[in-house]
Parts: sequence; C-alpha cells; structure tokens
Amino acid sequence: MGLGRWVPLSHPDIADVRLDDVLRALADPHRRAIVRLLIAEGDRPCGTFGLPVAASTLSHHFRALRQAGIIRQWDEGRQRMNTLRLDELDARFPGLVAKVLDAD
Amino acid sequence: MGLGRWVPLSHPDIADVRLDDVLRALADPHRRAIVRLLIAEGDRPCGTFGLPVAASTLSHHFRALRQAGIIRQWDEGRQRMNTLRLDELDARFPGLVAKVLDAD
DNA sequence: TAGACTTTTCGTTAAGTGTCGAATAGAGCT
DNA sequence: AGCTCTATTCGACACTTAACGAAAAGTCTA
Repeated sequence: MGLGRWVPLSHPDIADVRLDDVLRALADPHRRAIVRLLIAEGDRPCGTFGLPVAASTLSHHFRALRQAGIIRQWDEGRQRMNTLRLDELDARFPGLVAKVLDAD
Repeated sequence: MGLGRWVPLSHPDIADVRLDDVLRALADPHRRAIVRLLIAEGDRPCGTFGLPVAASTLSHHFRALRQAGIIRQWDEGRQRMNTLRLDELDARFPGLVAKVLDAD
C-alpha cells in the first residue's frame, strides 16, 4: 500500500482540530465532493470516489482531510477505508459541516 | 488614499460569489476577526480594527474580503469604510457566516 | 501651501497549494 | 514466486499566500 504504512495513520484528537484547517480543507471542491459522498453513501475506500484527478492528487486530498480532522482512515486488505468524523465535528463545530455542504 | 482610487472599488455581484472564495477568506483568523468586529460594533474604517499586522498586510486582508464578496467598501474623506454584506451572504449561503463565526 | 493622516500599491521573501508522472510498497491471488 | 491491485511517497512545476517596508496618492487641517 505504499510507504505510508510503517508510519501508522495519525488522526488529530478532536479537541486539537482547528477551525482554520477545517475551513481550508473544505474550501476545495474536490474535497467537499469526497465529504458529500461519504455522507450520501457511507464509508468507502479511496478508489471509489470517481474524481477526475490523478491517484497521487487524490491521495493528497485524503491526507488534507485526515490531517484537518475531517475523516478517519484505516487499512482493510489492500484498500484504505474512509469515514467522516461527523459526530465529533458536530460536537466541536455544531452544524458547520452541514451548512458548508448545503451552501453549494 | 493611495493609487487604488482611480480604479474604482469593485464588488462582485452576490450571484457570482463562490463558496470556495468565501471559505478560503474565512479560513484566516485575522479576517474572521474583522468580520466579527463588523458584526459586533458596526461599520468602521480600516484603521480601527486593532490587528497586530502592518498596514499593508491589513490592506491585503480587506481586499481578500472584498473580492470574496464578504464586505463592501467605500471612501469617506480620508478613510475607507467597511460594511459586512450579511443580508446578501445569508440569501446566498443561509446561516453560513454565523456558523463559521460561532465555531471559534 | 505645507504637513499630517489613512490607505493603497509595489517589490520582495518565505511558505504553502494543486497537479501530475514515476517509482515504490504492501495485500491478495494464481 | 510472480503478478495485479490499491494507494502512497517523491520530485517537479506553476501558482498563490501572508507578511513586511518603502513609496505614493488623496483628503483634511493649520
């Protein structure tokens, strides 16, 4: 699965998630599309989002979302699964994610 | 007031305001502070925000907010006034600005 | 007219972003 | 072992960003 397996996947504690990072992450339309699909169709591996970008670019967007505290990832066989940290995000920034996604 | 007086102040039509730009503009804490002060204390000139940055940097942030469609500016004597386009923003992205400002 | 005041533009610097292709590395299958 | 599949890292590129100081422009006041 690439070199990023030895360094285990790290996720920020929800208390350490910064609004700056969340907003910057959601300011990108590809990343909003990822979040929207996670809400609409549930947890899914990276390769199933159908975005028109190279695999390496996709990987970059998933990392941005994970480091911002928006998604959680784990490995399952040869794929990497993604889930939205919606409950945690709503506890920290109530209603924010929904409002952003509603906005377009 | 500087060279930017001959090119008159331009503000995007609210219909042309893009979510990407609004989120990117609000992802900066100095710019959120500007918006928050406009809500709390009403329209005010650029020099009255008390941010710990150089005047030229402040100017840069006001331009970012204006071009994103978040504030409207006009000249009054030797100062440049600022107002939040909150009604327009709420018509376009209902509740978004309030949610973002509430979030921290 | 001369000076003070407010704000912008310009030039620079350091850092960050989105994108791609190539190379790499596990997992699973034959 | 070898091959395929999924996803990552790396290096490169063009572009954007936040920040500063210096210079300049317009407005107001003395």
